[in-house]
Amino acid sequence: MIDIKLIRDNLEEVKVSLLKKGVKAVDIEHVLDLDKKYRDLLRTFEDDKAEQNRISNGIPFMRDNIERNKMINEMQILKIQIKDREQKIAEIEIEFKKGINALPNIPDSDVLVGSSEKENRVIKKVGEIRAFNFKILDHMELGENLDLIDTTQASLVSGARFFYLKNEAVLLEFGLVLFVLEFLTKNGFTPVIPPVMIKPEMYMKMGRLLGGQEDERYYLKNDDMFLVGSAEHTIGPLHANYIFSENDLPKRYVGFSTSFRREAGSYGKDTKGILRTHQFDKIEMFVFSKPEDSQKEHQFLLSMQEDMMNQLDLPYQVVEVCTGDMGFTDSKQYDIETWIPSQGNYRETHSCSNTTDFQARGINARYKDKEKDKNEFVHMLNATGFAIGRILIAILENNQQEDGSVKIPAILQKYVGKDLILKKIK
RNA sequence: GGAGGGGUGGCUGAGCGGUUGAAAGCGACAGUCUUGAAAACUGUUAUACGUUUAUAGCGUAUCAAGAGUUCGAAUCUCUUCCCCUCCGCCA
Repeated sequence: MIDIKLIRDNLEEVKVSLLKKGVKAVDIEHVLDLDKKYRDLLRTFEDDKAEQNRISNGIPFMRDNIERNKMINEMQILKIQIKDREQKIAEIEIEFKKGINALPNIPDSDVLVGSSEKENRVIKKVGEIRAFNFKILDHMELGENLDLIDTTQASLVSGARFFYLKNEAVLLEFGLVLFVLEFLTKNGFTPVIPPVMIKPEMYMKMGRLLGGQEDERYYLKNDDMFLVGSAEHTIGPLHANYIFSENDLPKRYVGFSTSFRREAGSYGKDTKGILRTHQFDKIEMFVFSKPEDSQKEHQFLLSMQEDMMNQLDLPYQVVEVCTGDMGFTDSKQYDIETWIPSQGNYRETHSCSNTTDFQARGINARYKDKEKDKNEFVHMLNATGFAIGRILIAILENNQQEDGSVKIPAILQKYVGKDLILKKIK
């Protein structure tokens, strides 16, 4: 949630900033207008309450019964007025919250302005794209030949966009997980496995049910719960209603969870294989930091991602995401795109976001600022460790050999072995 | 799923429908004493919102959350959530 004070004090700046994310000025003015109405009403309501408290407190000391009854009668009238005003306030508050919740986070001033992903900027290319001197296979052909991936049976069991991982693919997944856990714990991250279901109220506070994101969520009607779309969604609330002490920050987590996505609106897109699925496992980095450190932490998370990519020896590019393509909760976002040989293209495998205080305000995650002697909102950042499915694709395709086998990155060999050998050809 | 018992400040734990944001203890912080530390003693010790130059003052709210009864609710009623115990089921 955006800080309403920011809109009150810097309306024009906020308008300019949010316009970059496609928000209309009237929607911001509407929120400000509701805020004004709310505060005006609140003042009269609180004055009434003060009056009520004052007189009520005097009643027990009033010995004269006639006077006493008179006071009570007056209070009965005031009571009705208070109730009436309270109801009006509640109505406006609901409308106000609806309005302010619909506003995305303010993009950092140095973020590239654009309206779609076309305007994102590649800021870095790393690793050499291999020139294959044989006809390459895509990850599904490899996955089937090596008996690693089965989507046919999965579609019978669960429908489109589901898959079975088998044999070395499973070792690869857990090898990746262990590799990341080992690497990141050495770098000060605390491992965590969060719940994969979340209550609507908390999901809302994390800013993940708004701006169209709700269409992407699985909802369990009988239990009024959502399935998470990322470990991020439940790692954040690990510190909901929490006050960090200053020297606990930055607090870094590495989490593992299954992620569930409806992929609504992507019918017909990436239908082959496991690039875009309803269920996949993912390792996620998450940081709570002091506001003044969040940009540094953002760069740090990106450096962790790159470091791990380099250890896997996969070619990738770092993309600065423009305002029009950024996440709802993000003030700044990078993506890492990994080279997918069968597509002759880089595809998004990672994201790395600084949500500043946007989510922290929602879940009420603060820290005690010693100097100011005040509780301030922390900044929260999230970044992909590895999305297993997509990185599996990259490993298989980039490391394929002419004989149909696949070389395993050195760092993962202790978990998987050196090569994946051809098992069958369809 | 069935039957019970509970949710009060950082923690433990009092609390009669009436100036109770809330006793007491612990912890934490500051000070006195001490070469230093401990002990002892003294003091401070929630948060949010509104108003405001103000982390002053004032007002409002907060005893799990929401509604209700009442002139007045931590205290009475209802609903929800959470925790605990026993039974059942279960990885």
